[in-house]
Amino acid sequence: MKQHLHTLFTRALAQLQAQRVFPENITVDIRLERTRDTRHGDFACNAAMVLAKAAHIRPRDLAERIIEQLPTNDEFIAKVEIAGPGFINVFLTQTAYYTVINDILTAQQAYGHSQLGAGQTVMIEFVSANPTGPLHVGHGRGAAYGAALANLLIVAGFKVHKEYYINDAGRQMDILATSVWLRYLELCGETLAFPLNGYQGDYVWDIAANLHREQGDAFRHSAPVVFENISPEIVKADDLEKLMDALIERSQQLLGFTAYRLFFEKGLEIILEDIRGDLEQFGVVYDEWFSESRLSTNNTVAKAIEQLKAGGHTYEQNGALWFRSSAFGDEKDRVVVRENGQFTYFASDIAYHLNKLERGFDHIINIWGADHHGYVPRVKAAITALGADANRLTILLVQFASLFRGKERLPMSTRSGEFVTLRELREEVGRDAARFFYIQRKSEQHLNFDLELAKSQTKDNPVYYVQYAHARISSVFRRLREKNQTWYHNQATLKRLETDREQALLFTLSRYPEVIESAAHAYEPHQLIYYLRNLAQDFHTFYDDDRHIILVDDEQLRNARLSLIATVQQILRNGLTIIGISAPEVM
RNA sequence: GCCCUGGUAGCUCAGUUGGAUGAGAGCGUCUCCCUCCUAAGGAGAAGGCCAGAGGUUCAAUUCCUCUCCAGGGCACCA
Repeated sequence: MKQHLHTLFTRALAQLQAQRVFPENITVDIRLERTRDTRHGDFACNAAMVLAKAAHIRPRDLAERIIEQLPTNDEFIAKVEIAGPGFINVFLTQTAYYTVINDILTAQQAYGHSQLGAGQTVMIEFVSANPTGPLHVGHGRGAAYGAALANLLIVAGFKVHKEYYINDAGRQMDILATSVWLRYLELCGETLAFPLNGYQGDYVWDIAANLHREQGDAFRHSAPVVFENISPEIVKADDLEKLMDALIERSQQLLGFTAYRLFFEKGLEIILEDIRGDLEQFGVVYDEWFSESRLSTNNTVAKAIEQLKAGGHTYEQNGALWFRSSAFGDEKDRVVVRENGQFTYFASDIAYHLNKLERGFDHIINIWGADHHGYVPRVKAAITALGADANRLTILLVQFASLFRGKERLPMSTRSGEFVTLRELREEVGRDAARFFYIQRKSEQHLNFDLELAKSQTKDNPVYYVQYAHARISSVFRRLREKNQTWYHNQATLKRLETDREQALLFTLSRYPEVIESAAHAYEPHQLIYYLRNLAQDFHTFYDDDRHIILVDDEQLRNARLSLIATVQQILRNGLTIIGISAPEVM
């Protein structure tokens, strides 16, 4: 509908431009907005006020000229009037609303799809947690948000590629492998001081136990030997990272390449399988799992750094190779090759982004935890230095989620292994509630996730509120069958929908395509959540109004109301599906 | 110190690509509503100097600057 009006206004203004009412070199960007007050009609256009200056005409007079150019016999426009400082208010006809019902019932699950994306490709990378432990509730938010955003973009006409980047090549993975080995040694009967900065979680024991079952004591070394060259002073000096590095080196030395890789791969494999299964059960699936190690295998990192070097964007200092990112807006330069010859994490990140660019996506979206925001300028700098347009990359930051049980805040600390996993969260509150709560808030807002509320089965809980509206409608249709009545849709009957409650529903329904476009454009699935709550509320209000029993004896009225609620149900289902929540028939 | 993100009703949060006499929702509080398709629901009331101060213009909660408050980030870690 909005689209339709937009076309009419564009045409009207083009005609005025042709008549030299205002200069031709002015770009006319028509903005049609929903009015806040129904007395101002359905849509308002402020073009007259915006263009008044350029046209040297008073806003209200210009509005007059614009209206003259609008068709007078459009079946969707009831009237057009000028108001306030020069707003052009458009009032829609009932036919316009009835058409919405027809359209929804015809298009069904495809209703609300838009051409905003025009087939452009988008790669969206999200979660990408290090495979060093199970996903926690913070990752859950990124997962829910990323998946919903991907669905939203698909519906808005983009071709979407969802990707998980597996950080399986860095030092963290070595820490994991070493942690597993140390636990394994303990299972062999060794007594040792497990490093405080190793991975403490129980899952490390599980992996070690798995290996111990398969391999027995084959890789046992005595604890004193393992810690032989590792001076206690290091620990005393509290330099835990140095201790860790020494232990990693020691385990590689004692185990040899093949055996070390066994521990490394086992940990990776088990954890990755856990993550993958966890996400799948959360309803989050990917098109591709992209492994970081693939980059080093293919020398992509080296090539990317070479490319920077060739472009003259690097220099050597203190034995390290630096990327001059400050020349592209970063606050300081960054090391890409360390003194010891190893690439930094940033270096492989540059390579990964180069790889993304080379795959030719029109848009690249990264969803990161807000704590990574400091990386945004350097990654964009790298893209620019590599000769690409940094605007192709959009980095969306998601704030962390704090868990509450009622008033009590639950502690979260990843390193110590003291955290609530996504799996535990799902088991406690269920997938639907988890996804709803995650997406309910704007992503850059801190999220307080109340487990009690998410579990409650009352109207306090917005998940149930929306789902219940859907189930209630199913229930009406079940009742219809029980009474051996049938429903057929006929637009002619819709004029029987004349109460305020019914009109309110028609109005809310008509906004759906606009909400989809707006939410997709702003990358804000929470807009859709708010809309669905709104629609559910309008429905419950309608449903509970005692004058509005749906299955009335009057066949025409009954069919009209059934058409109306069938439409509501379709939109609820479409919206819930985008967010990744089920639409139950019974509750 | 520098850089991000927020600061809207008692609580949790929408809204703002600047708009039209009174700024919205849910929860909580207070009043009501099941002989009726699920009350996992509905109707109504109270509740606000949109953190503060300046500026930009026809118009600012929305844009700019400064201040205050909260959270996060500032590694040859990932």
